[in-house]
Amino acid sequence: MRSVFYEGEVCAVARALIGCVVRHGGTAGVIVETEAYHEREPACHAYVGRTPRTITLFGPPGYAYVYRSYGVHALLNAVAEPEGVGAAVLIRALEPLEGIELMRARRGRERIEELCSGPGKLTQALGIELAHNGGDLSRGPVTITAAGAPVPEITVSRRIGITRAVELPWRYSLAGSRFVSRRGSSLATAG
DNA sequence: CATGGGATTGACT
DNA sequence: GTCAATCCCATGC
Repeated sequence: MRSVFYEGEVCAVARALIGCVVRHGGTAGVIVETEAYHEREPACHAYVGRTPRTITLFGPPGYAYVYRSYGVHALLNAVAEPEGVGAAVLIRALEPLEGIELMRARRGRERIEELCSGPGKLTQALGIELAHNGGDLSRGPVTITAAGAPVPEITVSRRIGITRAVELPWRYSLAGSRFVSRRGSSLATAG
């Protein structure tokens, strides 16, 4: 995918990523849930400005921002908006597509709905780690490629698990998918 | 250098 | 519904 795709407004990128395919280490899945984060709102790591942690967010779009959450999980984001603007799309859930047995082994779970239905789950299933921070998503090892399917119906809701800017409706999910994470508040259908 | 807080998950009540 | 695990890093002294 050409990085120009990621240069647009981060919410548009978050919406457009639904249906795209994430690949790594013999596994792949279709994105069914994303969230947008932007430097102008306090839930975004880039809100504090450029630090060693956030420098990737201010870099060119189309690169991976991977960080450790709660000391336990690695979370995958796609950097968006032009270089110099801190913004990214959190990849929150996938529908497993390839390498499902490998995902089961990595996750220690059998049910296909439990393999990638959360931001920490999908990185474990795909073997994505902090070392992938800063990687080019068009070249790998972690890649995101465009969807072949028509534009999907998307549900919009508020972001999950944050304590600031909780009112922003910046969470996008594939309508009706059974592979989205289930920890959020009720979904409000839109666009 | 010490401290505090998570863009979560899974086990348990 | 409640809660601990666990570590990176931003902040403050």
